[in-house]
Amino acid sequence: MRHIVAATRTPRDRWIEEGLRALAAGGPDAVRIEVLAKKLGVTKGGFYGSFADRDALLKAMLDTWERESIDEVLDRVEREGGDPRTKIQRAGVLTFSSDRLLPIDLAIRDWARRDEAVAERLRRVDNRRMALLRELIGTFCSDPDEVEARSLLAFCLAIGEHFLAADHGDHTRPQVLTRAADLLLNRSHQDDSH
Amino acid sequence: MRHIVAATRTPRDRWIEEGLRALAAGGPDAVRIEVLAKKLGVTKGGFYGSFADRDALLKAMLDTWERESIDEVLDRVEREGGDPRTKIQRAGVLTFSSDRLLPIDLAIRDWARRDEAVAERLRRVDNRRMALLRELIGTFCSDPDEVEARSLLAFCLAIGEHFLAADHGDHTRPQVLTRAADLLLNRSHQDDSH
DNA sequence: CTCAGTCTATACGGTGGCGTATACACGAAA
DNA sequence: TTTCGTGTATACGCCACCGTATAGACTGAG
Repeated sequence: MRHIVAATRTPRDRWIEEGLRALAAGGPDAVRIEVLAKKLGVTKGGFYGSFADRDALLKAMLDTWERESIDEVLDRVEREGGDPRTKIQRAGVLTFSSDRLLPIDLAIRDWARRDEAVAERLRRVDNRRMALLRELIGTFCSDPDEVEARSLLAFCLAIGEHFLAADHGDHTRPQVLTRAADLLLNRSHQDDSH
Repeated sequence: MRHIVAATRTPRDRWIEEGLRALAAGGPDAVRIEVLAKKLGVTKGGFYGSFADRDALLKAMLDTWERESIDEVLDRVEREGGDPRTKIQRAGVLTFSSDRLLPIDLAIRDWARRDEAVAERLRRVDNRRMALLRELIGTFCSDPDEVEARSLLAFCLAIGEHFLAADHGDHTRPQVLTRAADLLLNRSHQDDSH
């Protein structure tokens, strides 16, 4: 009984990928099967071969995101090594500067406020990220309560920054962010104006 | 020509109020006229007497939110006076602990990422909040760059906290938040464990 | 009471999306 | 070449929602 044939023109992964793109751009409500199909240059006919229904796609999307945004980021941070402060910076860059992962991450955060199952996944992801922050910040800060506070601050800065619309007068956002990071990481600072 | 009669059973405000409730609970996509009507115990018949279309309702909702979340909060903070650190705390409480305003605020932040007009309104609101933070933090921190950084951190903490799912081991979230606020506000701290 | 003005209920057509059913296209195995 | 499994296109019924049209109900003025 060997009849495995007919190369799938549009395998699961393509649907998931396009679904994540839609999620990033318009939130979970924007993940419409027929819209994805059109973007893939296909009708929805084949979709129901790979997925039971729309909900199964959403679950698969979350699986993919969870894996990509944790395992891969943590692996790379560990593999590339370096100074603790450098590692924090790199984890932040890997997670929140990637044009791919960042918007997905933000969309999922909002989604989690309304869907307990999504919140559960987000908790897993955030806990691992916080663990990394704790470990790294612990290398230069001894009070565990303060480590926890600084970790939360760092995480909130990385996330909240993207939900904030305020301007900063003379400064640019990156300038202010750098200065804020310096505060959190206990980096010294000399006034560089005059 | 005086014929103003027939007391509106469901005036604009009721629609706006219910619309904001829906926005808070499910994002802008959840603001469905027929759903609001059902919640108001009415059919959508009268809606189009008060609003041209769904978009007009969304605009009106944003108007209401902008007014409530800025003018009223800032007024109260100014009116009730007190120590700068107390004022910051109170502004935070008024804005982000109100079961009414907080979820609306968060929903609008996510919405703003996808809609430039909403982003513009949010910018107005956030700029005024940042101005308050700057002013208050400036009373105990002289370096303007650092004031800006601390203000951003405080704001990101207040917002980001609600988008974060992480646990804190032995601590509760409020405990960690308090400690983080102490760091930002330069409050001294003595280790109260053992 | 009558009338006009306003709000509301109901019915309608249109659109977009879901999930199913069915028929076609294609490629490896026999 | 035939056959069978797989993936795809198309068509369908269904539902939710939008915005419009229309007719009834209520209310204060005359």
